[in-house]
Amino acid sequence: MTPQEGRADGDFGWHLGVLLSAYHGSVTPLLGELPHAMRGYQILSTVVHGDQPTQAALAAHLSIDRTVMTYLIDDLVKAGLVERQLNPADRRARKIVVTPLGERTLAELEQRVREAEESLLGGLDERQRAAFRDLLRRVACGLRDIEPQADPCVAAEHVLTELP
Amino acid sequence: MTPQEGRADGDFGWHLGVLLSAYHGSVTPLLGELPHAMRGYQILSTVVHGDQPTQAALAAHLSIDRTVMTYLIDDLVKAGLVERQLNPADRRARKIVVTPLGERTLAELEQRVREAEESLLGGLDERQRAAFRDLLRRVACGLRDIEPQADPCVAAEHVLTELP
DNA sequence: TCCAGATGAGTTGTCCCACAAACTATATTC
DNA sequence: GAATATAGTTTGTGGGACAACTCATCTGGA
Repeated sequence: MTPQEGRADGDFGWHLGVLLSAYHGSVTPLLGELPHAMRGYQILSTVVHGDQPTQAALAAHLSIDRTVMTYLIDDLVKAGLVERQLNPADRRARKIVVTPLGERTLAELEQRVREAEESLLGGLDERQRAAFRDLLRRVACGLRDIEPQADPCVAAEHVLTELP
Repeated sequence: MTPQEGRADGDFGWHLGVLLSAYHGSVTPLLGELPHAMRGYQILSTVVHGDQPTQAALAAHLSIDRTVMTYLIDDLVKAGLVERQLNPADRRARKIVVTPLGERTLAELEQRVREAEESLLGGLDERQRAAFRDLLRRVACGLRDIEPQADPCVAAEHVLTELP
């Protein structure tokens, strides 16, 4: 059993790759004309929900190179989805803010993306899905030294902590 | 609570991105001179453990374009880690097989990668880690229509299925 | 049997993207 | 107020992804 055991979790990287590639493949077509597809979506989503003070912070949050971020934002601006807001307190900085069009667009897209995500996790039952999302969130937050903020979706937590 | 709830799992894509980017960042430096770093590692690992009959099957398994696979394999061959084995039964096909050097190399690297993975999941306790790996495996296997083969590591399964 | 289409693999060419380096403008520190 | 650091942009370049094409071989039917 030792050889199996050694191999049992050896595909972690592959599992991750499969999931990400499926995520990409299933979300991208939903985004239509959105500039830069998934990147654009993540930026838009972070701008709306994330409240990053500067373009650099936004880039760091998404692990996007800051020189790349420039033209990603450029294209979102051209599409009328976000704006660069000058900061009077630090005139180097630009805060990226959403436009009404951007807000409406994101709301629409989030719905579709959410459905696609659910269908990706179709191999799990509802409780398992919640647990997976929760664990993934913890891992990601841990990696970024973010407190995994208390969350309404704590079913998974109970599942995993209240055991003999 | 509805607005929170709607947002609660909305960062799924971001969580995934964070994890993958951390995985990449922490594994890549461990691979040293291995050609094509993570791609090379995944290929080598699949060649050894996966038993794919052809180069095309290997490519499909890893979601790598087959024209790209050609030069990835080329470089692994140059490094003496794998070989293209002609198949007498189908002379178009080439089966990629590992060399002794490749086998030793992979064994060494797998150890390091495994440690890096564990440290990535450092935010979780042992049971949570097992559960996460297990759920991820199910999701990935589900996405590929593979039976998530009965696995020695079933602790997570118990945690998630035997509940009131 | 032989042709048509399918499949495995490799080659070539092109385009896009990531990354480095350099530059401007502003802020901070000593 | 000079030196250094930071926000953002521009430009140039190399590499990788993908499409289109070629070649060899296999397979299934007329």
